Amino acid sequence: MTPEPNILIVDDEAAIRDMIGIALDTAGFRSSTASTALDAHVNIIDQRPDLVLLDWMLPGGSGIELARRLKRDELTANIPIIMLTAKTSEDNKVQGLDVGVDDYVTKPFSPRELVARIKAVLRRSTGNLKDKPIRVFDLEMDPASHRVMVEDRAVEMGPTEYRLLNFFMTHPEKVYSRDHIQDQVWGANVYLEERTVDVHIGRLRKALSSASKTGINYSALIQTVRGAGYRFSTRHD
Amino acid sequence: MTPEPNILIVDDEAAIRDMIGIALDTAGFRSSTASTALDAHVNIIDQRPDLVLLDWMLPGGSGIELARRLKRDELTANIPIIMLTAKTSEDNKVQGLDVGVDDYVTKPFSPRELVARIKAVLRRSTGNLKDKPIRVFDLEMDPASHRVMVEDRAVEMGPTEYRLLNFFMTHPEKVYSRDHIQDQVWGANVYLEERTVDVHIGRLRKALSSASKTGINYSALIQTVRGAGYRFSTRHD
DNA sequence: ATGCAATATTACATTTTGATGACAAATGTT
DNA sequence: AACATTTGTCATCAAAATGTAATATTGCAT
Repeated sequence: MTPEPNILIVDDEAAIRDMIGIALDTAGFRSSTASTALDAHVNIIDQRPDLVLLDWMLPGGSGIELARRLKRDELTANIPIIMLTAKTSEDNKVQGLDVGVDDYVTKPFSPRELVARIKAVLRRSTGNLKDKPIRVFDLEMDPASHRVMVEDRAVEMGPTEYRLLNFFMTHPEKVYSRDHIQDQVWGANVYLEERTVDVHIGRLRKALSSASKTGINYSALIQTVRGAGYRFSTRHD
Repeated sequence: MTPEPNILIVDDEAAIRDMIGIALDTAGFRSSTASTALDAHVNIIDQRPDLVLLDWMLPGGSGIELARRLKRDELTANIPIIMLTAKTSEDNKVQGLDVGVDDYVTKPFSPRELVARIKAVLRRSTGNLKDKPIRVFDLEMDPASHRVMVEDRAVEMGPTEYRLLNFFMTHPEKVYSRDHIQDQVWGANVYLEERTVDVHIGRLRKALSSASKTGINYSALIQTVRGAGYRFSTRHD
């Protein structure tokens, strides 16, 4: 749900942490770091990252321990873990490290490979959340098929209008300022003219109002609240 | 799917890996190898072999661990596993059956026996699910004969387009991002240009649209969802 | 009604995105 | 080996989407 997934990098070498951090940054992820298993554990409990990159060669072999602990604990068990392993020393210690991590990347690795694997794992783990269709009268939004239907006929709209409507339908009956809408629909770190929201509201309304055959105007669901923002509501103003 | 099934051999002894590899080769299988549970797991995630030959006695007892995990994870649960066990101990079999392993072969074994068992397991596992034809209007996909028919005439397409169509027809009415499609059709962690998916979509559409005599354009079933991916759907956009 | 501020609408330049043909490398076939 | 097929990438074109500024309209207090 969060625009940018947050990834925790756990490695005792600062150089590697930095390198990975940069790679993730350019790939559009947020990241935080930890250099010890203890730090990592605290961070995971506090921040609940979307994924953990875990060096298994942490001093004291605690990387593997941490992985095991995380997977055992109900609270953290479904946070995906990707292990960073050194290819060289796999003989003796590697055994029994089969603790339920989601993927492995062997050092040295290319940033591209790392990012690709992170995306794959995230896709696997978050893709399972089944989005249920939301329906208001004869206006239906189905996230699975990525479709908006009015009276069972598809409604054409651009991606931004889709996200906008999705936000409204999942947050009905409340006013939101233009700022807030920007945060939710465009992402927190994007700056736009305030009026841009108006334009997209307009586009969404147009799409909705030209969709009904029965004369119901679904664009009326998106209400302007003068001086405050907009509201999606089934009740009249 | 693939003409020759791909089989992963997991054993820590190189001699055994080679021996089995040769046996499978002459029997017409493709094979790859791994010497540790870790390697094996990576390989399975990436390559999705059609079957795994797994040595029970991997150092550290991680063979059985790996099997358990593979069967627990939804993504890998239906990849058949044949365990290679050194002893004819009843304990092992009982424990392994628990895990959901598909068959056992006890060392020493003859190549002929091994191949026979592999074929049996493959027959069982592929015969169950995949063989039922899927039909949408006059577009029919028959996995058994590995053929696509439109109005009872065969449609020509490359293997990739076949897999692509197969994925779509088994996952209708949902959007999939290009990344997701790559995972499903090419295998996870294969790095391709995003646009490559577009090209194959194009090829598939072309194959489908030039197939109908009755004027129905089956390529319309594959819908572009701007900013999101593609969707196979019988409903209009 | 009037003026003003807030919102709606329009038009447009720019950027993104997707479709498609061409091509070369890889692969399979004869 | 010669040939055909399949594959992935790229360049190019067309279409769609986007953000902004200019202009029009609306709602509201007076």
